[in-house]
Amino acid sequence: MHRKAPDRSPLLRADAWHDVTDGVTRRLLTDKQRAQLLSLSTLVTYKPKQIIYHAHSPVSAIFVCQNGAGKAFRELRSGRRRVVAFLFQGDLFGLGEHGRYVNTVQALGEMTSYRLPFEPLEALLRQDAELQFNVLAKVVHEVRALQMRTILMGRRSAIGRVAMFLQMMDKQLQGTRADGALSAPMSRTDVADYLGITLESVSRATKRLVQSKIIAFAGKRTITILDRRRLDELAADE
Amino acid sequence: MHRKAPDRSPLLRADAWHDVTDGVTRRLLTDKQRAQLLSLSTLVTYKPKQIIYHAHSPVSAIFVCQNGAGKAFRELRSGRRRVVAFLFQGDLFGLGEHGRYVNTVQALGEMTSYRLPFEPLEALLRQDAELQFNVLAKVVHEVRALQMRTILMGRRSAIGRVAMFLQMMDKQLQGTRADGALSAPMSRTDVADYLGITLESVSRATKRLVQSKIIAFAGKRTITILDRRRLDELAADE
DNA sequence: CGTAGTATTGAAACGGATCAATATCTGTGG
DNA sequence: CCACAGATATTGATCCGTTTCAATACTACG
Repeated sequence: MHRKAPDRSPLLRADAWHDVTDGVTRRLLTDKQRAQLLSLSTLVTYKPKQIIYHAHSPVSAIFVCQNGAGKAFRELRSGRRRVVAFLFQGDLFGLGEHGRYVNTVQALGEMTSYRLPFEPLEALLRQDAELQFNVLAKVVHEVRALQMRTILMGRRSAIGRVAMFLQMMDKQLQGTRADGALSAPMSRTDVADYLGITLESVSRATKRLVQSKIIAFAGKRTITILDRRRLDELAADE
Repeated sequence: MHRKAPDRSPLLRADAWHDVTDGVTRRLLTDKQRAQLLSLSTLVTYKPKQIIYHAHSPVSAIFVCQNGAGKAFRELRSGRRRVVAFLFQGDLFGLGEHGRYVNTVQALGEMTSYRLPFEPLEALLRQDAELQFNVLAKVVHEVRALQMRTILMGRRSAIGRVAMFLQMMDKQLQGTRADGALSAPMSRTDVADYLGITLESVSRATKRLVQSKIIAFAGKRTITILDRRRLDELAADE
């Protein structure tokens, strides 16, 4: 399951890192920096539905998704689940609080991730400001994405939420298929838990989108966006 | 309005910075680091309702709230407002995207903030990994707070959202008054825009809380929590 | 091929949004 | 210091969409 990471890889490559706090142009890591990171990391493969770590377990490493997709979620006391994030290529996960992970992370399909043990990573960041700046930029980007999500979670309409989800998927998975169709790695239930609405509402909302000829399905998880204009309108912040 | 920051200050003091990515104990800045930051910063005072910066204007500086409170919000196309965050002592604000601020920030009452011009701050962070690590920790904490908020925004019940807001205020403003009462700096409308529910729903929810003797009001903005146990139950993630 | 998990569809009820009227607060000028 | 006006907040009635409950259909994996 573990093996040493090969040298050419998207780990911390520029395309995985968005442009920075502000006005700063995007930047690449130096070869040396990338090599340092790679020397710390192992590439780990997870089987579908495999748990990568559990909430409340001690933090041992930080991960960067290399391939496939995963979900980070919490179990609420009511038994409900909230999906905090879907994880795609380049996404960082494994942050914790008081030395414990806060979410449980599970692979959706087959998934490979770089695993960066926490202690040596921290040591490296503490001595290489330039490298750390890349991480900072990444986390700042995460903050913005979460602000956006918070705004969109404030809205009531199920169809708006689903539209927003489809946009996100489209952005994330563009080019997965030649014909413009995208295949979602997660179940309807996962989508519902992510959007904070019920499974039934997701079902009804997607049905309406299909009836309006805004999207089309080929199988349960393969979606084609037919009318991007109207999808954008629905997803727009009310 | 502008004046040079005095030397003793909570700017980036440890108590304003939460414990770090993981397992790392909280740490202080060295005197030298603090001095460096102070040499970059100016302490600025804003009058109630004064706009600190507008969304879409070019990013010039990053701010740390020193005293008072503010709100960061966006105007949606519909004319609605979404309050993205309330800003209290120690909170960092002024992150942007593509060189532009994404939110508008406005002082609620009288407010003072450290203003750190972006360019020199970036240069300093890029050369001092230890200092930057404190910033990273801060931003990571922000990510967690936003994840929490996202979860709570997913819930439907107005009373639950208001309870959660009261908890937040309590945590933020404890010790504002000797008698345990807390005085909120923001209006009902701001609260509604923050929670993503209507003003009317906030009004009705607070009324129910008062009727259940969970909280009490002395004036419109001074709140006493009478029954913390039941408040916690209501605020608990459903 | 069957079974357990996953998804669709329908009917009813609940709760927040909306619209509308009234009340209260805040800050300003007389 | 008071009175007034505009902004802010409360309260009520109705509407609409999502949740909930329940039954049925689908699908994936052994």
